[in-house]
Amino acid sequence: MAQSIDRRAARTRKALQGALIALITRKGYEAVTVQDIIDEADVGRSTFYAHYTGKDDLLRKSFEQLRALLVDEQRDSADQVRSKDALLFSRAVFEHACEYRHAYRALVGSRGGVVAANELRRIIGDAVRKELSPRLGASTVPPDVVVQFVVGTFLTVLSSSLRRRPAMPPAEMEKVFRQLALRGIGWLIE
Amino acid sequence: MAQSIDRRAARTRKALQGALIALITRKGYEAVTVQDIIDEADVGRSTFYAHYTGKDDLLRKSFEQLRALLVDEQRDSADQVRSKDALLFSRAVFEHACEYRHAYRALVGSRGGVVAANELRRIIGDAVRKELSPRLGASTVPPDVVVQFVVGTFLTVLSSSLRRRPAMPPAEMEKVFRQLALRGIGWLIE
DNA sequence: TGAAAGCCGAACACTATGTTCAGTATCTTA
DNA sequence: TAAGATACTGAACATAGTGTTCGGCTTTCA
Repeated sequence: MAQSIDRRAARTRKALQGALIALITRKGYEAVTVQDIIDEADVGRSTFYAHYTGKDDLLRKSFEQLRALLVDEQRDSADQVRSKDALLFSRAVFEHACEYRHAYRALVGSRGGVVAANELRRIIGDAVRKELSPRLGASTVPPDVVVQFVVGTFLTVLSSSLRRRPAMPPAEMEKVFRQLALRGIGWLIE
Repeated sequence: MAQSIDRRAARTRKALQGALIALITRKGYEAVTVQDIIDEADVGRSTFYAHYTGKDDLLRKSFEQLRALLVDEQRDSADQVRSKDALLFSRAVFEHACEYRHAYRALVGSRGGVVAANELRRIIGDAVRKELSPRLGASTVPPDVVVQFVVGTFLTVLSSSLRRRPAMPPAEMEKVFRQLALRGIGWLIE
């Protein structure tokens, strides 16, 4: 079974990632220090730096899980490429976000959120590009701008939704997202 | 003429804001320290803190200029509320951005860019809300999400455009922005 | 079971932040 | 134009976080 990682190392990493998420939901990414993390995870300082180069690195690597999820999702639904159901990658992420609701809310929008947001941008950007690039006819709008637009819309809907009370279910998020991304707001202005 | 500010204070602030912009374009917001700023501006450390609470504060206050611009712009064009020309506030900002092109590019997208981006978000959000709120009929999409969507789209177009070579003229930016915001991407997918 | 890999934790050097204060320069206005 | 108010200087200090190093201990793997 492929070179499995040392059990201790795995434990440590899981502890650190868990600690980070816990701390983020508790006080926001910005306010979290490396010291907090290793205290919470009960791990030595030098150990931390043996695994990650810093706070940001830890955060970025904690997104691996999500990326894997997305790749799967996209592979599974690769065959049903109907014209009507574009952008269906979004569902998986919305669900992931609702599961880690508190952490996401603390991340998206806050200052350190940029690191997270950028990571999400990359991950989602890849998904969008893969799905969209073969379907974009010639247009005045450059393709990369289109991709960025879709990603931006996605993140907007995500963070707006997470802020709302009562919580918006993933299905609703997806609907709003697709309406905005596909049709803009022209149709709902009088 | 209203209580004009002390000439020395004005000088100092201008120097600090100028220094910040210069440094941002030179090495990016993140890398700039307070020490850098006061060296560049040739101002005492304590003086800096007498005016601003820190780097972020200085950045935020440096956007005052832009806000004033936008408010003017919007007042001027308040009468021509035709249905066809929505979102025309954008032009002024795109032009401002092209003027401070280098600074904007260093800001939007970089990590510290969040502070700037958030500030831009607030400023533009106000403008959008003012223009849009009376024109939004009942809809499944919550109004504040709509506003955030428009703002997000704006920022996406802005940063994508600034990254492009050769430079995209403000008029072009505006066109792309309005197409995406008003009509989404449904129409350009086959 | 023994070598390899991982972990501990204290100590250290470094960088940046934000405050304080006594002395000096500049402005305002009467 | 002089006096009082206001602003600036610059060095010293306290605080806080970062990232590295290293000798000694523990766990894992084969």
